This record gives sequence, structure tokens and C-alpha cells, in this order.
Amino acid sequence: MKRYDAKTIEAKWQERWDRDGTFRVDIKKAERPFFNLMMFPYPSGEGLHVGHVYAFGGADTFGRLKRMQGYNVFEPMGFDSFGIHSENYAIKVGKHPRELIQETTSYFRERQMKRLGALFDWDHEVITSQPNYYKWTQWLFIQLFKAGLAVRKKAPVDWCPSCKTVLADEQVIGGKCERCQSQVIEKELEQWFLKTTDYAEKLLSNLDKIDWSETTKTMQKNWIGKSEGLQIKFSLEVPRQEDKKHLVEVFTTRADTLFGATFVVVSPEVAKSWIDLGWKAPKEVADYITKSLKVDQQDRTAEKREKTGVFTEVFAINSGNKKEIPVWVADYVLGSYGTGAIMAVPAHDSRDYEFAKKYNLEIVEVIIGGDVSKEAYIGEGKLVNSGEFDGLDSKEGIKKISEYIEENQLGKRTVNYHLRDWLISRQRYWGPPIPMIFCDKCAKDGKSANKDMTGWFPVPEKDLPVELPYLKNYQPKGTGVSPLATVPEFLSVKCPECGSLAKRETDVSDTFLDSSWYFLRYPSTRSARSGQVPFDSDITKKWLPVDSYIGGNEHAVLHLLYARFITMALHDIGYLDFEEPFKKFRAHGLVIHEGAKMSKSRGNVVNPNEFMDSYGADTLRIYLLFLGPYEQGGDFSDRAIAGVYRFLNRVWSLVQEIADNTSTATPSLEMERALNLLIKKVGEDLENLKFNTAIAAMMEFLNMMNEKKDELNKELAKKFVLLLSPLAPHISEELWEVLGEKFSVHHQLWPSYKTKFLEEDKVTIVIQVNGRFRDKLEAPKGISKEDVARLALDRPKVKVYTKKGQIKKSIWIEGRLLNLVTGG
RNA sequence: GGGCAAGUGGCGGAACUGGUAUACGCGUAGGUCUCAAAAACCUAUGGUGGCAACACCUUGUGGGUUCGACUCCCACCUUGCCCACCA
Repeated sequence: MKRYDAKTIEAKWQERWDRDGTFRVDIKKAERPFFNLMMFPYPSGEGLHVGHVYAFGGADTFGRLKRMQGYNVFEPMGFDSFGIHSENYAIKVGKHPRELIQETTSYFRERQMKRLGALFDWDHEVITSQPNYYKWTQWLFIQLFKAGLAVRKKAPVDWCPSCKTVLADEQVIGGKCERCQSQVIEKELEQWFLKTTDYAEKLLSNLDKIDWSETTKTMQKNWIGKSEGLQIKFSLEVPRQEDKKHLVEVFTTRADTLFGATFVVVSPEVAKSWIDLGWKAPKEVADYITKSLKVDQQDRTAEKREKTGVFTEVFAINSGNKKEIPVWVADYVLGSYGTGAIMAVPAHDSRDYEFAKKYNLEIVEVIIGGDVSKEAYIGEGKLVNSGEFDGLDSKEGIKKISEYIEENQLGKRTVNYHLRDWLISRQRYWGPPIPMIFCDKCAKDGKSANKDMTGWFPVPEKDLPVELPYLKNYQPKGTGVSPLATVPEFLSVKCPECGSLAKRETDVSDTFLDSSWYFLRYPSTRSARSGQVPFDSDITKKWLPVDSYIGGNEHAVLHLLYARFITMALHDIGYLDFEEPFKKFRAHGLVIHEGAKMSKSRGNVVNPNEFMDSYGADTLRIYLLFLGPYEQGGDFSDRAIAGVYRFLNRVWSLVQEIADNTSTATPSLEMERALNLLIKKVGEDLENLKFNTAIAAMMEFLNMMNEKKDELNKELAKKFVLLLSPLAPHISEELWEVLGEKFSVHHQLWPSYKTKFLEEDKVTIVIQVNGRFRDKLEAPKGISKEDVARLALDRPKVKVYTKKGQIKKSIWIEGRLLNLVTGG
């Protein structure tokens, strides 16, 4: 008997599958299309990570199940190779990204991903850094621009001093750059934004309609951060000379505390806008504003930092009780949220409380429930000191006060979102140049392609792609523009409008724009029209939206949000007939090692190649999925993987043995029953991504087969191999052949189970006394309660417990359990 | 501070709509094979007491509901993840 030589058989079948096109789907003719998507990797120099094997292994196993269920499964793969991650790595190793990406993608594909034994359709590969792809990323930008969803505006933005570029809100994690962990600095700059906020409500409400992991939905919900409240106008005593309205608007979700507002705090940003309008701020105030606008975001929002602020010498009228209250500027109020100004209610907000204590400001209790002399009471309660609203509880108070404010035109109910517009400009090299042209002459003439953006014109679509020139010195300069700005041939261009000399936009777009639509491209890469359109409409109709998407939750508020936004935008522009890109999304957990997230600095990174060499891809795939629940991830243990290897070895030798055996054994009824139960369980578990329990059930069944070798025949072995095939595609293929079957096990249908075998004519009845297990008995199916009671009471184990007291009552669960309850 | 998820043997974990807690795997111990070792295979393996049959205890802690709770309810503790001066 041959030894199980994983490496050899895996290489052998991979070659055969590749040669025969075993997994190829006919995109045009497929009758039961199933788009099985997983997040494509960025080809880092470190190579494939076990985390990838985990994600791909799980998703591929699911895809294989779908295939066996008769679907035409399309499982494409590609590389997210454009963008800052690739560029930073290139800088680090001192190579040009263009050459580096060629090396890394080929290493990923040829040496690693092809070894996994996945259904990957390399004929439909998408590489985001190739001109034939980013041409369409640029096209996408232009469509958004035309629809008014891509705008250039001046705003306070986050700047990473190390990556030397601005970042999107989503790419700043706790005040630090997502890529390099440097502290970001706030800068006021003019940049390109995509108007995600236009879709805030839809991005939120559609969450109820899609089948996604709850964790992911919750993260998106929190990120969108909808809060309903009241925007109230407070009259102001002349801070601004040009604005005759003299008022400040504040946002609150706690209108019930209006009468407790003893001062107003405006953010430095709002105060600055007053100065710009002509307000003569006292010197001390002006200095404070200038100073705090320079401080970076992290310092400004650090929790432990003591609050600072200055009195503006301006007063406002509280629109509730008409009292005159002081206006302060303080940097604990954010310019970017709500109106950038608040009514401070120190009695019922801990931040305002801290501030009031420090600067000796009045604290008035308006909600009963706490001890305001000690700390702010932020809960709800009955209103006091609130004039006509006294006695109402908080909820009523919010309603009544809101009505009062609206009736008297003192403000309006509004909705605020935490979500900001997506800043996509990057002052970097390795990305798709933003396909826009600025013409001085047209700007002077007031011409534009879009309102509010005089002088800006998109590159004519026939001129796409705007190719990224080969730049030897591509490193970011930190001058606020991309290195592309140093290339005169790139920079100068004819104005598409008037033909005079104009300038190109030199920034490139965010890497998340590349990945926001890649799934739309996959099915269409081989279409005859792939050069004319980004995605073929007939093909798209057939294959999209994506049927199943599996990936990590680290993209919950990045890629997954952006992809939804882009899909909605393309839907509204008229290119797609669906709003949501992914019908079903499941977030998988994280594979950790030695109790911690894998990282090079910790030195606990597991290299999948090592394990594929020693045990084979099948073992590695199954081992990772066996770790624990797929949504939870697990801790990789170099030792425990041997257990799975042993399992496959045992499968190997048992099937060989069965294949060699010429005798015609028949499985007992018990064996048939176990097999049918197994078919049912594995099918259901794989469908629900419960890989760990499916594998455990297979192991259990194998143990049973080993105990009852005289009942085994080829039919049984074949069924077992079929069940194993989505999890371990190579060994299954080999064993299928060993059993004398024709190529390929992967052309087979998922076996069906027979319900008649699932039922037993005997049942096991559990006997409890006072709810505790005491004995069990075998009985024919359909036995009555009385018969069981009689049998039970004869049992010595039961007698011991029942003689202590009279049986008061008994609980009978048909065919399963009898519980005898004694008195005393 | 807010949100989400989770606490079960030495370890990873299993347990259907509340009904035999600890499946499956790792590890450990003993054994078989071997000159020996590895591998493989077999047996045992939640804790305490007992020679044993067996008994009692056990799903983070404390209560509750129930004939019966890992599962449901309340409070608390701990860990992980996400967000965070968001008004």
C-alpha cells in the first residue's frame, strides 16, 4: 500500500485540474450562477499569510459545496496591488513598485495560492495596478464627478506626516495613521471628496435588508453614527459684523436639558469663521483660536487632557429661559460634528461639568436623579427649573421642548451623522491619477463642467487611462502634492474645454477606490466588450450582486462601506440595477499564534508554505477550519496540526484497504444510519460555515468505520470521500481514483441522505429523578409513558432514589425522557 | 465612557427549539510493536472521596424562573474586538 504523500499527490492533481480546466465556468452560458467572492489580497513582500489560507480555505470549501449542489460557481481571485501599502513596502526594500508588484504577485499566485487547491479562476484575474483596470477606476471617478458625487472642497483633513499624504476619516484609527501608526495632523486643505454623506441614510437603513454578519452591521451602524436631535438658535450679542442675524446654532440630543444650559461653547473652527467674517476678537481669544487650530487632532482629543478654553466676552440668549449666558471657545468642542457649537449643560454632561468646575461657571440642575454637587447626572428623570416644562420626564421633555423651539422658529429637529465624506486624494505616486484637469483660462471665464468647481474638467473618456508615468524618484515629497507634480510632461495638458494650456490633477486616488468595485469587474474581464466598458451589462445581470462574500472584519468600515456606497451611486447613475453589492457577507475570525495577533515584530508569524511542505495543503486547510468556530478564529498550534494529519492518514489507509478488499460486505443498519446522519450534518454545517463541527463529525465517523471494518464497502467509502472533498480536495481526488472511479470527484453531486435511515425503531429514554439523570433504557419506538414508568421503577438505580419519597408527578417527553418527581 | 462578542477539563473546543455536560482533536499516563527510538496502534484521562461497586461536586460569581438551566431572566466580575471630549 502506498504511503500518503501529500506533496506529490497535491502537485499532481493541481496540474491535472489546471490542464483540464476542471473548475472553469462558462460565464455566458452558466445556468445556475453562484458568485463566490473572497477579499483579494494585497501582494505584500512577506508572502501569503496563514490568515489568508484561513479566509480562502473556508470560502473555497463553501464554494465547493455550492458546486456539488449543482451551481456554476465562479470564484475569482486577484490582487489589490495599487496604493500606499504596496508603495510603502517598495520604499522600504528600495525597489520600484512596478517591478516589485510583478515579483510579488507572481510569487503569491504561482508559489502559494495555486498550492491551496482552490477553485480560483485565474482567467478572470484582476490586478488593480494594471492600466486596463485602473482605466475604469478613473472612469468611475468621472461618473461620480458628473453626478456631483465627487467634489473638490476645502476642509479640515487628516495629514499623515510619515506617509506624507492626507487620509480618509476611516483610515485614521484612534488619531493614528492606519498604515504606519504615526499621529495625524489636522490641516485645512482643498481636496477631492466622494460624497458618502449623501448616502448616510441609505447606507444605514439598507443594513436591515442584507444578510450580513451582525458584528459587521453593528460596526457600520456605529460608524455612520446617526443621532437625532435638535438644532437650536441662540441669539448672540454682536460678535459678527457682517452677519446681521447674530446667532449661534447649537446641536443637542438632550433638548430636555435646555434650561440647564448655562453657557455656550463654540469650537475654535467656528470662532475662526467669525473672525473671518469680521469679528474683532479680543487678543487672548484670537491667540487661543490660532493656537488650538495648530494642535494635532490626537492631542486635542486625548482623554486625560485637561479642558482649556477662553471667554469670548460675548453673550448669548438661552432660547429656553431667555437668560443671558456667556460664550466660550474651547477645543473640546469639535468643529466637525454637528454645528461645531454646543449649549453646555454642566449639571447633566460630564464634559461640561468638568469645564464649569474649572472655570467657575454656573451649574443648574434641571433633571432630577443625581447629586449635582458631586458630579454630572447624565441619566433621565423629571424636569425641574424648566419653567412650564417642570414635572415632565425626559422623554416628554425632549418632545415638548422640541415642539416649542420649532413653533417659535428658534430651531429645528435635525439628524446628525458621524460619517464624513470620503477623502480620496493622496499625495502619492502609486495609485490611479485622478483624471481631472484644471484650466486657468476657463476658471477666469467662469466655465466649469460642474457647478461650484470652476475651471475643473474631467479627462475625456476616450483619453483614459491617464497612465501613471514611470517615475524613478517616486517617493512622497511632503510638499502637499504628489511626486507626479514634478513631471512637466505629465502636468501640462490641453484643456478639454478651450484647448489652451491647462494642468492635470497630480494626486492619485485612495487605494480603497480601486477595491470598491473590483467584484464588478471580475466576471467581465474576458468579455468582448471589456475594453469598452468596465462591466458588461448582460454578464453583470447574470452574476451580480455577489452571492456570498467572506472576509475579515477589519474592513467593516473601510472597504465594505465604500463598496456599498459605490454600488449605490452606480445604481442611481443608472449603471446597475441593484443597490447592495453583497447579498450575504460573513466575517471570519482572526487566526492568532501564541495568544497574540501575528506580527513580525512579535516574531510569531506562521508561514503557510512551511506547513504545506510538511503536511500538505489539505491538512493545513482542515486544521485551520478545525480550530474553532469560523467567525471566531483561533490560536494556531504547531502541535495540534498533527492530529489532522493523522486523520487524513487514517482516511488514506482505510480507503486503500476497502479498495483492495474484494469481499462484498454490507453495512449494518446502524452504520447506514450513521452515514445518513453524517451526510445531513456535514451538508448543513458547511452551508452555515460551521466547519469545525463538520470535521469533528467526519472524524467520529471514521472512528466508527475503523471499529467495524467488516461492514465497509466501496459505496460507503465513496460517500465518505465525497463529503471530504470540499474540505480536502486533493486527497479526495486521489482516493476517488483509488476507488476505481473516473475523474473527477469534483464533478460529482453532493450525496443525498435517506430520511428512512435517520429514524430508528428503538429509542433511548433518559430517566431522571427530580431532574437529575439516573438511568437510561432502550425501548421500542412509540412506547407509552406508562410502560416506561413501569420499566423505570424496576431499575435498581432508580429505586434507590424513588423509595425516599412518594412519586408526586412525572414529566414525559415523548420518546426521549421521563422525569419522576418525588415529594419530600 | 459607549457599542458588540465571549467566559465550559491541563489546552483548542462540542452540546438540537431548556432534557444523558465535557463530542472531536491536542496533551498526558500506561501498554503493544522494536535491539532501541520515532512513527503507528490499543487503553485510560473533569474534580474529590473510596480497594471497589459507587457517591458527591462541577459550565466566571451571586440570585431568580422551572419537574429540570451551559442554554432563559436580573445583578456583578473578567477577557477580547470596535468606536470614542459625537454634545
